Amino acid sequence: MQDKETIILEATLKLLVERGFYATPVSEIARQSKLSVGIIYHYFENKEALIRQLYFHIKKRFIMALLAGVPDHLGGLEVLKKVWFNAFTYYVEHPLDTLFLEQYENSPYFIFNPDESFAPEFDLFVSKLQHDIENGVYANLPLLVFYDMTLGVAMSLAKRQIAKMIELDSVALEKIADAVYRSVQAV
Amino acid sequence: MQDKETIILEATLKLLVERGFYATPVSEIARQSKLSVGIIYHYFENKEALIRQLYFHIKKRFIMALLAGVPDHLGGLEVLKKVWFNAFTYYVEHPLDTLFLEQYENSPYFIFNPDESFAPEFDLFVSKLQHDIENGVYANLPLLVFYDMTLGVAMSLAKRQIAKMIELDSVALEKIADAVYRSVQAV
Amino acid sequence: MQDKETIILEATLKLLVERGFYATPVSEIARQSKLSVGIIYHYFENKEALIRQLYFHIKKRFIMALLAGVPDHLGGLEVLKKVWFNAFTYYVEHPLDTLFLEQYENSPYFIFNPDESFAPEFDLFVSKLQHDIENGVYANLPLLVFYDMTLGVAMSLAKRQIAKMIELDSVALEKIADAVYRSVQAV
Amino acid sequence: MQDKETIILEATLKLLVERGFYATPVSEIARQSKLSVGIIYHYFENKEALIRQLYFHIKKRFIMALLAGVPDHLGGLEVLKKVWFNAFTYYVEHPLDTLFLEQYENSPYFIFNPDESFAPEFDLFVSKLQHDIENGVYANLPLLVFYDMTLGVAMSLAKRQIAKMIELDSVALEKIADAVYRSVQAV
DNA sequence: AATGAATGAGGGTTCATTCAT
DNA sequence: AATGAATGAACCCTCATTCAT
Repeated sequence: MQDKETIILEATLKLLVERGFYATPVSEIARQSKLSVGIIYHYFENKEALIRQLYFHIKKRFIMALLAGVPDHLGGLEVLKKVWFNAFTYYVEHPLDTLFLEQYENSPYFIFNPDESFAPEFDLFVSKLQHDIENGVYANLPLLVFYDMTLGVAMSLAKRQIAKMIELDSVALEKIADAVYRSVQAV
Repeated sequence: MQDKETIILEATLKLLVERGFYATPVSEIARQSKLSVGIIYHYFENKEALIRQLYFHIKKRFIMALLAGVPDHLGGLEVLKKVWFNAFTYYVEHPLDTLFLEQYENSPYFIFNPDESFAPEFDLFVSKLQHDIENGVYANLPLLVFYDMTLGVAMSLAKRQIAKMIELDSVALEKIADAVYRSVQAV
Repeated sequence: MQDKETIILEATLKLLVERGFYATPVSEIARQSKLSVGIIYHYFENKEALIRQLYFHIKKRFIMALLAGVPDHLGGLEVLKKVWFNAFTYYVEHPLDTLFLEQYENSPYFIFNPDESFAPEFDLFVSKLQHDIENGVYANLPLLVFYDMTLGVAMSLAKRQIAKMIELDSVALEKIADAVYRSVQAV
Repeated sequence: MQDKETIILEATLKLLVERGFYATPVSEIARQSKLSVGIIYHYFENKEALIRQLYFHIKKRFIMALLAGVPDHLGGLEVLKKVWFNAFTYYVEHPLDTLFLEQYENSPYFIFNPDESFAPEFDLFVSKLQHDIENGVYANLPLLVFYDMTLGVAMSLAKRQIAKMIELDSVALEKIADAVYRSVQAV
């Protein structure tokens, strides 16, 4: 059996994605997780803190998944494309995580903190990329712009696929990945 | 004096973006719009309907702005880039609209309806684009993928700029627009 | 066309019987009577006064109907039975009136006022009856008891018939009228 | 200490009879029962359900009281008169119950359900009576007519006595009971 | 005389949070 | 650690009444 904290977080995730913050009472989280209301307040300060912790939990899980199978000597376009596939794959295989991240990061409660670190491995990856950009390996674009033009597109497409609005096979994905990374090549 | 319906919609927009659906009581909308609670219910069925109507109002406003200054004989890459700039400009000049659209379309209440039309002019523009894609003028990608790789990026970047995370001047924008449309060229 | 006051009263009657005081807003009375809210407040002080006036209107209408076709030289069992039939007939032919009277007289707002006169003819009828009782023509019972044992039964039966719980033909009614007046005969 | 459900029901009964459904907010029921609003909604689905349950509670209590002290081998006029006295006595000793029952059963929310059983003992009593009527022991009248001519009168008289409009001693009651049951004798 | 938009107090109901057990 | 009954502030919404037109 999983530990209670995780059970609560997963129950919360499911309900938040289905109904939203507004329509998810703590009592419903208790019912969904088959625990009592009291025990939720034992593990989490309050509803807001619970959701904040859920966000960090999922964001970290996602960030870790990005680097799976990426060789240690990071760098090069092939690595970026591997990460891009990792991202897309994670998103479509974890629809609840994806939808929650989008919901949360677009809510007014969310304040982006650029200094926040979710995993040191990833920070390293990002600084290598930053370095490459500065050295003319890629187009000279702010990192966030680079992100929106590549991984950001993966997220958007994954949301479409989750919603069954599109259905991308590996050939199509390959084509898209090529295209987005072509767009950030140095010119 | 503007008509009351508009006053209410604008007050709602401001509060929703600042605080979110949950933290925006109807009483607060009344205070913000200097009207009574009762009159809000005179013009709108209920809070949910009010927000739904706000969404249509803003979505339409945005869609109309996309085609501003675009010549009638639609088509060609220059037109697409003009629309891209229109989108970005609208977004950064209407941050409330932008943030609200993102919040709303990422909420669980929102259900995407592909058949919904916001402006016939825009439908025409889209079908021309669709036609061009099918005839090999652009890369053979589903329309939604095309969208996410182009206008979707404009929205993402605009959100960053609104949050003052980046600051793109016209040169940078030009470069980015070129890049995203390069990525959807036929190969 | 009827005068507006009457139109309002009839609309109110219908709605009160269907929905009750609680679920009958003045705006609904306006809609039902195809008049404006304002004009209702022109003719009636407020909602409570409107309903009170409705009560007097209907109560009087009913009292008048009781004596219809009763010879002037009142008295005698035949007259009582005639009144009894009049009552029953009025009730079943005016179900809204009947249901409203019951609803109103059983509500906590209603205070019975024994001195109130709805029609002088009826007061005369009652005092003759009172006189007969005191002189041993009928059983020596308080007038209200006499009423409950006779006309009160007519009202109860009429309510049953309105609700289609029973269906009394003239033979059955004759039998019942005989029975109730037999029960108040002097012994 | 009584259980909270009963406390709430009794508080509701008192207020409903004094003020009516309309003028009895749930907050007032909470104050009267010295409990919070929330706990009322813990025990009862909503205000309507609370009142419906109150009705069943009281109706059952009354029905049970009708048969108190009635020998098991039911039947015969003496039994009917015993029940009649039980009814009258219950009514005058429980004025709140009486007034509530009348208010509720005359409200538009109330729908009479002939198949509803409040106590199996009472159903038995009724079917015996029905049987007697069919076998000519009493006048051949529909059961509901029989009821209105006997127990119905008890209720009416009790209401008068509660309102202090009349004051019946045991001699008077005996006379009235005799009279009403005389009226339903076989002829 | 007539309209119906406008007000805002007040009602039903929910739910985050606490705490006795 | 664990429960869930209990609290009451705060929400959405209704509606009697007014009043400018």
